[in-house]
Amino acid sequence: MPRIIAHLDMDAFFAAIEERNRPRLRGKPIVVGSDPKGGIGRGVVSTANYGAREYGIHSAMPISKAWELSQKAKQEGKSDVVFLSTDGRRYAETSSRIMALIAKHFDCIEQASIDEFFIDLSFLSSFEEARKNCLKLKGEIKSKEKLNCSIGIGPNKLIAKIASDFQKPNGLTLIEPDEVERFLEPLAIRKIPGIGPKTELQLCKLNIQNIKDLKKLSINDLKQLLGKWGLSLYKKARGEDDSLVGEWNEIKSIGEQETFEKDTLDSNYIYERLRILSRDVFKRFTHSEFKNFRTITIAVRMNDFETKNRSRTLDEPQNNLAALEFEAIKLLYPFFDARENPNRKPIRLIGIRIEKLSKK
DNA sequence: TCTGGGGTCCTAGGACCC
DNA sequence: TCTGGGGTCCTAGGACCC
Repeated sequence: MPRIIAHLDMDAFFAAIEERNRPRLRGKPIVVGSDPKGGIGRGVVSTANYGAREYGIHSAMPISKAWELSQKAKQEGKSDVVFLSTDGRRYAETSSRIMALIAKHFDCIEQASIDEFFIDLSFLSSFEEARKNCLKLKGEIKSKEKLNCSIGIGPNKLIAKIASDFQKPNGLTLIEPDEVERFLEPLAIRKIPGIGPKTELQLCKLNIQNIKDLKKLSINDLKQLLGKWGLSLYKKARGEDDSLVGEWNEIKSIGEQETFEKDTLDSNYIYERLRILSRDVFKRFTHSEFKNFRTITIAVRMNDFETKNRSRTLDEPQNNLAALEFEAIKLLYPFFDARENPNRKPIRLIGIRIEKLSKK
């Protein structure tokens, strides 16, 4: 009995929510992300809607670059790009409503991120039935939330996920088991979740560009090249994936980080920011289901982007802010002298995270 | 172009234990 | 006077995802 799995991915989610909520923005190119501050802002694009993508703007692009492209477009007489800062709370609310809507119809679902969901449709009699159900769901999300999504349907999570990306936006792609091979082979290896820039480059050096090329490597080739991940990649290239649609993802850590407006070595300022981050993390911890934490990790990013993590696991689980701040400050302290920062590099970012969370 | 903020998972060495 | 093997925990770094 083949499984039938769907992956639902919201289209340009953050930008689409903003567009929906502000009728004046309809049809305009929109970029959601950091404040560009007239071209000198730090940060990246979170989501660009399809209008902004026509200007060459895309997610993860430095916001300064996006600003530059918007200015260029303006000079060419194209319409102004609207820059908006991210409103995480609002997006999370919309996400929960969509989750509830899906849960109304289907039992076995998994929220994979703020804008992605897996649904196990194996209980249906055929892929055709799955298509009908998904079209109905798309329509319901459109009418209730005024948002578009793209859905992929396949025999497992991997194929469903790749398929949902295949005809974006507002697409529905169905790949039946006997079509998997023909669907995958021409795709760029980058389409496989888990292959990022580094792995792509490694494989590119071996003249491997699409999934058909990738299949020429033996299990041992891949193991040698990529370790444990090589084995799983061998299976993915063949469209195999046994992972189940799980209902929940256990939280493993809670953390926050901050990039400063200007790189600095001003210890008073940095300690103050660390205290504020500690308090914010602690607040989220107290509102979580967890009672204790045991590991504290700080991150320090230098002006040249070198990033160091320093962590301490306590003998006893803790639950108080004083312990968190105390350990964090102890970890940060050596960055102001030669022990951790011999070249006195200015600091660009600090972060703090708690792990080994327990519910007692 | 100069690179956010929230996370997860894997690797590898060293300590320590039996 | 040369030293095992297995397991677990901790720390640091890095790749990747949205």
